[in-house]
Amino acid sequence: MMTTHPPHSPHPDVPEEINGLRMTRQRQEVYRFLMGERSHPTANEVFMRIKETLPNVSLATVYNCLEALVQHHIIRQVNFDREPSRYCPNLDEHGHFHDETTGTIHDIKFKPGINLTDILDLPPNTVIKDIEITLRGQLA
Amino acid sequence: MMTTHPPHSPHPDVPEEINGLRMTRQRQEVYRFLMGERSHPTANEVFMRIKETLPNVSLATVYNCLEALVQHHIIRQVNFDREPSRYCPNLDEHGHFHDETTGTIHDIKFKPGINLTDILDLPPNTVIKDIEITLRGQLA
DNA sequence: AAAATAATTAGAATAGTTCTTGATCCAAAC
DNA sequence: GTTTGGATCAAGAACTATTCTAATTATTTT
Repeated sequence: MMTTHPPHSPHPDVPEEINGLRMTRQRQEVYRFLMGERSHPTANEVFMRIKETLPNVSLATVYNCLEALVQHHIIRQVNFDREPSRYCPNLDEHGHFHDETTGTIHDIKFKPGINLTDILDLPPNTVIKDIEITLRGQLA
Repeated sequence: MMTTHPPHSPHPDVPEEINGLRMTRQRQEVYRFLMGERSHPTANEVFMRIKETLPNVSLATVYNCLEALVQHHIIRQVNFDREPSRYCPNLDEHGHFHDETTGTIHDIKFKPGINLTDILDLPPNTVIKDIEITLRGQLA
């Protein structure tokens, strides 16, 4: 049986707060859409999609939501060269492969037991806040 | 003793052609400046610097030169998130560390014997054209 | 030297993103 | 329940790095 929930929160499967970020209606829609996507959509793609259920949403709000979600470590922002930013719901440490023939992006896991900082020649006492690995090529 | 050289080529230490790219006066200045820099300058920083010796140079030309040098594998273009592109004369495979406190960028070598593709869980027969590793943090 | 090609310049155009402003919503205090 | 204050939102303007366009200049080829 379904429990009721406040009108601003039409998605019982999305909590009202994540990592200290209040999940407003718009943030919920952005979050919910991203969680079901493995295609690393751009802000504009998110915008066009959630407009279907939230016709009055603005692109600026989508940018605001994405930024809030990124800053609260709920999603990740991914950049390829100077292309539009893309957004990724996978929080595990991983890289991204950009397939030039199809234009698609695939998550790349590290082989088991690999610690990235083990292979980099870093000065001691370095505080690493973020690592980004991107590959470009073709999936034959 | 110094040998003479044509007026378009005031730098005997820069060849007239690199990797099949004709080194015009503007390209030479861009190239020469970059080779002496470890700071990964932006296009605008290159522009401001070579304007001192080539007062009529335009920013568009600097972009053209940088693009030509990149496409002929003479320099590398490096991107951090959506910040302005930076340019790097180091062609060895390496990563980049972006120090948040100073804003400076440092080349990061891999530990000896490390082959990056060995540690990534890639599908077989993948053609990799480019790998980019960027770290963000603080050099304590 | 003439013709063809490539490079350069200046400024306009583009595109993704951010900013501004005013309205609206929400939570907590009263 | 109202009020108050801060957060969020919408619409569109503004910003900025980069690319494009058109006209000029430089270089190479014929």
